[in-house]
Amino acid sequence: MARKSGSKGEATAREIRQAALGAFAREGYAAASMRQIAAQVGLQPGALYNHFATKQEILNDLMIGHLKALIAAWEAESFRYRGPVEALEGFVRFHISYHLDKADEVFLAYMELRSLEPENFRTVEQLRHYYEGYLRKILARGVEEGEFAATDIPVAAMAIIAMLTGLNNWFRAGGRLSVDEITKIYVKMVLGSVGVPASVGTRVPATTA
Amino acid sequence: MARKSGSKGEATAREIRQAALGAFAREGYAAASMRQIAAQVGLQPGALYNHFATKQEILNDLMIGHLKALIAAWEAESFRYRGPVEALEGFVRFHISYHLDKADEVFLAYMELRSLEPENFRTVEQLRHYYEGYLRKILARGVEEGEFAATDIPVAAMAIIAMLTGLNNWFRAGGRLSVDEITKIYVKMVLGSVGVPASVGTRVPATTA
Amino acid sequence: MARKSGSKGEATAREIRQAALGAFAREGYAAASMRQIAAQVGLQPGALYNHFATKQEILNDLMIGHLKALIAAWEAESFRYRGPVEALEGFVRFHISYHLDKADEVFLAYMELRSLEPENFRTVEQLRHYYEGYLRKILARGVEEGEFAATDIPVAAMAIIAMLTGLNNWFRAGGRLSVDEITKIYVKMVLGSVGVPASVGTRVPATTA
Amino acid sequence: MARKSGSKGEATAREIRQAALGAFAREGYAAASMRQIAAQVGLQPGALYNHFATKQEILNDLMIGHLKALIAAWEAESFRYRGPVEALEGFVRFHISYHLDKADEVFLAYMELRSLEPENFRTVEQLRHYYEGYLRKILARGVEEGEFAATDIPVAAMAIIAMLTGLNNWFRAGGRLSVDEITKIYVKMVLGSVGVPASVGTRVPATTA
DNA sequence: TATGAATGAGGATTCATTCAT
DNA sequence: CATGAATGAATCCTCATTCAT
Repeated sequence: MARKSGSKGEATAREIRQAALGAFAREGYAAASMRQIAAQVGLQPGALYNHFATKQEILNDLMIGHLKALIAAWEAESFRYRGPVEALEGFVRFHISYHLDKADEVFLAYMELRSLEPENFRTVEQLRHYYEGYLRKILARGVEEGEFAATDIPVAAMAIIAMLTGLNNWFRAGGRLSVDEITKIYVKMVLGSVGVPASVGTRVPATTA
Repeated sequence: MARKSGSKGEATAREIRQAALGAFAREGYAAASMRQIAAQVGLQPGALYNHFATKQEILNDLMIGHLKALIAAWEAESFRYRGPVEALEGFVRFHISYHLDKADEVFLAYMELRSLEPENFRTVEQLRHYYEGYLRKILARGVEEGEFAATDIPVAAMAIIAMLTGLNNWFRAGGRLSVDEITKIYVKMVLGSVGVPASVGTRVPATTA
Repeated sequence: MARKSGSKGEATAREIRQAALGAFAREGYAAASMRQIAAQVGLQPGALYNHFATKQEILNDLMIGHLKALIAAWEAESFRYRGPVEALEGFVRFHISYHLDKADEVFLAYMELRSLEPENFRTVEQLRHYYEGYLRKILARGVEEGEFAATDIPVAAMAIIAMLTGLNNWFRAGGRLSVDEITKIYVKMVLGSVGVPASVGTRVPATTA
Repeated sequence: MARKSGSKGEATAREIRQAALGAFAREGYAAASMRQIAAQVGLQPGALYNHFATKQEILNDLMIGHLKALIAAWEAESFRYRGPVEALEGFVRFHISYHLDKADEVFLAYMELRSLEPENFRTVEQLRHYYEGYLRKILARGVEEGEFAATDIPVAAMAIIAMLTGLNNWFRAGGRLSVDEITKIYVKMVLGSVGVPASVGTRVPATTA
């Protein structure tokens, strides 16, 4: 017990993760340098290696951390929704809110997949698939219960995810429309895309994420 | 015109563009090297500079070329569609077909926006906005004519574009579904998202792109 | 003596010396790292500095320790031999046996002379010269007493030492010949090299080193 | 023919080899840096890589070059010697002369074997073995023809080579004895070591190497 | 147009060593 | 005594670009 456990080290690791997240999101994994990350944290480059073995490990850490947090957040919230329509609306609201909140993480998770070494890539893909599985389950139940138009579930799920996540590419806070207004539009579009008439849209409690 | 068009120079420039497209798409602009591009073409690195002033110029060339070709392709085809529903379906079919065809160009155009120098970035953004304008026009006319549900046009356009382009991220030829089958699903979902009941979907002539 | 001899500290220092010996011999002084040595001992790098002030000090320690032990070993044995021929044969047997036994130390002592700082280098050279002096004395007596052919003593000594020590470079236990067989050959060659006919070779008691 | 073949490049490569030889011999392969070599040649470090792909390649080049030159030199000279005694004396004179002449190369070839990557190591070992084969042949013939005492040829060859090469470790020009005087002593010792009485030593023409 | 060679800057990583705890 | 974290310098090597030929 030569040192209070995790006293300084974990705090520094967190700062490094934060700095790396910003640098990777802004400039890309390849273009961002360890020197730059170190400078931002106020360290010499070599000191980073007391916390992460390689640059790749930082990236992997960020990606996996993000996806696990995303999954956990949805799992903490999903139980609230009952019927498929309500659940789908809830998912849309959750996804938009969470993704706008964690814009850098989301950007990274989509843009730097190719920078992951193969093994890390596979893990990340599995986590992403796992998250998308929740949407597939909602869609499947909706089709089963006759609330959604019959369709190909995996394709519909990918289409919806892409539509929602795309919001991150153009939304800027303080723009013409608020997040709430935009969310309403997306809810209506997503429901419409699976055949739910506009009139059916319910009001679900706002997400907490 | 110091040199006959079709001379050796232009052929080499084309080969360079092709090699760069592959390298940038595969590894990213920052991670791909001029040496690597040169090697692929069978040249020494220095020789690239007889055709492009900088690495950035190649990227810019590829992006602008892609967007101009995309716009031209839609302009060549768009006159065929009459009503808003038909036009929207036509747009969906065109966008999917063209984007799956030019997967590398599309990937680049989305992933490497941040690698563009500011001025080039603005130009590319303008071209992209111009292309998206065609979709906005279709949506506006559909709302006006009462065929589409009232909605916020710019938001709806972005949502639809994101949904369609997202297909590039997961579609793999030879998978469970053919392009045609997937396209049908996307058409239905897009129409649904703007409030067109499934029964209204028309059959439009297949795109040529 | 702030701490009982045989305490934890001296045991650790011994382990460090052992690990460093292996690492320096295997990879060379410059290429071996303090981190690597620490890891082998099961310590953090910083802990090495509780036992040795610098990397150089470890090297110096190993070299001087080796040479002092070598000299002590010969001194403990040399009194057994009477005439020059017997003494020379004894020296050959001792040198070969001791050097094969301490292969890593010997290798280090020859290969890393250049890695020693000047003052340490001088000390090591003096010890080595001191050891070689025993051979010179044997040769001188042999020439004096007419048993060896007249020759230049220092040159002959260096030539013999090189011949014997060279064995370390190629001998592998379990090879075609045993140490004993090889030693016999070397004895005959060394005696021959100073003009002692093969028939004169005596049998001396086996060395204990 | 954009450039006179080999005009500048080969000259620079030669300078790099020369600088690397000095640096590796003086400080060791691991301790010598590419920066240092570049500085000595008057280049930026990166320019070295136009001539050698890696630091290892320089080392390999030097080692193989040295051994091939050594072999070629002996092959150019060996035909001059007739009987085994004359040939052995010729070999001794050649080996000493050549090795003192190329002290850095020799030092490198013995000291940095461990720095060679496995494949390069094997090649170097084969060349060295090939050179030593000439000595083995001389010894074998001598034993066959009854000029040398019966002995184990490979062991005797290694012992002689070590004795001769060891001279490089202590000989300093301008010392107490000239190369010629020392060579005479070594000739006598080597012949004696294989049982040739001192009286038989012949005078062979001085080596040219 | 292309080559071969060079520059100058910067890449990730490793190192011996220090020191508060 | 040992740890964990840091420093500052250095490591090999790669890069976009330039330019004489």
